[in-house]
Amino acid sequence: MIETLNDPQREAVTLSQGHALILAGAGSGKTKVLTTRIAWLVQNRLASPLAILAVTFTNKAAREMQTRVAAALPINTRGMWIGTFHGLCHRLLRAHSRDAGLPQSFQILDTTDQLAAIKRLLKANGVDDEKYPPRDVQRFINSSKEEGLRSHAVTVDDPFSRQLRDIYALYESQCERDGVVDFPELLLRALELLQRHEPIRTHYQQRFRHILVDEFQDTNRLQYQWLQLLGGGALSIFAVGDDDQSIYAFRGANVGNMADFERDYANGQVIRLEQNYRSHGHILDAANGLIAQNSGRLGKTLWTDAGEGELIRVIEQPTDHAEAHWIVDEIRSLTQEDFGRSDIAILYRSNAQSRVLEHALFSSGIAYRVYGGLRFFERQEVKHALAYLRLASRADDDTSWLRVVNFPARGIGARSLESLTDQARAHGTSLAQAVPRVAGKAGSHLAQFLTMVHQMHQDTQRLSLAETVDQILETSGLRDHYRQQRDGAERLENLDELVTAAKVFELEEELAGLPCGVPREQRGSSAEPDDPEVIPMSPLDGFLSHAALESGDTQAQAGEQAVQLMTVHAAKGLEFEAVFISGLEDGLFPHENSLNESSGLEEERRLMYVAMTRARQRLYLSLAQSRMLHGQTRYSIRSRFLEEVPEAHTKWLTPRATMMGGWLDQSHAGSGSPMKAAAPVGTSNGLAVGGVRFRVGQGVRHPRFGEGTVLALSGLGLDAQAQIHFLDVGTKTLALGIAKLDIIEG
DNA sequence: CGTACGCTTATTTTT
DNA sequence: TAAGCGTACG
Repeated sequence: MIETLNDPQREAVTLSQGHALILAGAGSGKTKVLTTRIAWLVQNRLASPLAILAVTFTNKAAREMQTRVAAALPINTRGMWIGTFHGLCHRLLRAHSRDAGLPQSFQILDTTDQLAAIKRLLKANGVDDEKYPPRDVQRFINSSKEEGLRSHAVTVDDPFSRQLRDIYALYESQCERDGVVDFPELLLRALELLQRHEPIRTHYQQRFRHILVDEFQDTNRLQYQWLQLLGGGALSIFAVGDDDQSIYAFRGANVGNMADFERDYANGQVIRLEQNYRSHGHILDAANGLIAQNSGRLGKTLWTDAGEGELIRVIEQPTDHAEAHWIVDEIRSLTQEDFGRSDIAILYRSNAQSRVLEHALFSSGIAYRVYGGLRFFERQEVKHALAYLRLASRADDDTSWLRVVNFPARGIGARSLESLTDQARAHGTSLAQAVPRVAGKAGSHLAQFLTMVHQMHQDTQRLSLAETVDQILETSGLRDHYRQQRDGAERLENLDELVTAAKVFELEEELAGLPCGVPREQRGSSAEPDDPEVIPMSPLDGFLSHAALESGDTQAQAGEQAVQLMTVHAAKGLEFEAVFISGLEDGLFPHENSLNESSGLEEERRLMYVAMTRARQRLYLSLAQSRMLHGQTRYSIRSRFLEEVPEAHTKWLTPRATMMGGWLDQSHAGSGSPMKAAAPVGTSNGLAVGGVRFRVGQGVRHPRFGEGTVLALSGLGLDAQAQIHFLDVGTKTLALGIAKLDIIEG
């Protein structure tokens, strides 16, 4: 088991105790180290399976770890807590719902549910949603929670933030009443549970002697606090991460946790895993060269003994369409060269770029698969069904109530709901409880609905989970509704799929030997006498939590011999024989929104680093001089990242346009007639407005913003716009007809 | 109650 | 461009 490890890997795996930070570079065997360590600890009786907690970010990673550990150990591994932050916190909250101040059958709000709840709240309280857009409110609430702040703890210094705080407070009480918990709440509640209940805290602190954290660079402050608290009694906290692959700052990840970890656990060791088992030399050295330009790194240089391999190929095409065609042609020859289609990936910075690529792939008949998009449990019809199921479990769940009270339509319109909401507010009850207070025809319709919900609840008591789901699809009228709809066939299939999912869930739970995901040996008499980890949760609640916490695969496509298309973010953790990184243009990658701050640019650079290190043997970097964006043709200069990749590792397949005076020389022999239709008046790469000709790369002066460089041009005539990066004020988009711009000569 | 039209806006995303 | 949202109308 240990023999196949290199020295630093072995050192990491066999640390018997003490905290440690493992800096694990891309492709350095991170997962192997984590799983081998768990197996090693157990096998050498340094830890009981019960003493191990391993935490990841995604269900996929958790599953993989679970499987690999189980494969490495001859014994039952179920006593270990391996899961996502949210999954594990959820488990804690279910086990101690009373102490956590939650109803036994609390439900989980996903991001969309949460937004709906906020919209409802704003409306009910007459908040101006122009001034307080629901999305901003949501961000405020979530980031407050991620800082560990309850509404009362939020500092306010102006009327605006005071109002936000008040909304936050209202939201808290609404959730309380509905018995629902949003994603950040799972973490915050779990933290508070441990903080406030000494016996519970002590129990878990004494239990978990070994804590392992995956993708530590992605943790936020709250997660770090949670780890610190839970790990209060641990022999070892083993945090694995790579600061160079931190690409989620935009959603609250705090790379600083890595440095903090070094400080807070100063006696801990830092081990660097720098041998890369994935990429060939040129690719690796190029990536190293690029990332070296970032400041404040913890420091790490990957190496390989795989040989230098092939040079990185760089391609420049006149348009996004030409770029896509070139890539597709190249893929065709790659497949003749023994590359499997699924060993090839096309990566891009933003989802909008997939269109052109898909179109080109489709018309040449190459099978492809796009990652991302709607996932199973997020589909409208599935969410409707889940809302009914939630009501069957808890009729007081107002969010679910409002979602389906009139879907399918049953004569309960805005008027009826208004009086219901009024009653509920006046008496401080849930909508379900307020039903008897509504008189008249509206009241009887509502009463009918409530009866149906009660009936559904009865059904849950006598039927199995899958039968319940099936039954509810009928009683709710959802099936009928979609049967009548013209294009409802696919939705009906998804509803059937939901029944199947329930069956699978039941089956898996049964295999695991319990109805709710807790190992049997921890339940009933065989467990320690006062084991608090007995989870009182019905199969239905289990299934609903499962649906919320694991929104399902994007689209499990069978017959997987397909080229893989995805964003760079989605590609993290994956690897391919051949990788195309497309759209290497300034403004796109790095993305324009990140250019204002250096931290933004550095994150983009890490993103580029992640993208490059996905490739095993062959890497292509491609760009287009013009591309359709927001319905307008945009002319861009090539990505600064291309300049940052050491030249020794690249080979330009199309003549390299030289940067003359900052703009592109387009005289190269591209394909056919490049800019024919797309080029604006009078020039191949510039825009003429009022007798002044602007070019990408051109230096300009603005009376107020000062000096800057033209990043991109778009539109014609009155629509003509330029995106300009000003030295002092950052990037701005200006209308060329209006802005008083001077060309800086030379 | 459902549809149609017009307006707005436009990274990255897991739980 | 195109999708998503809100309002207005039938």
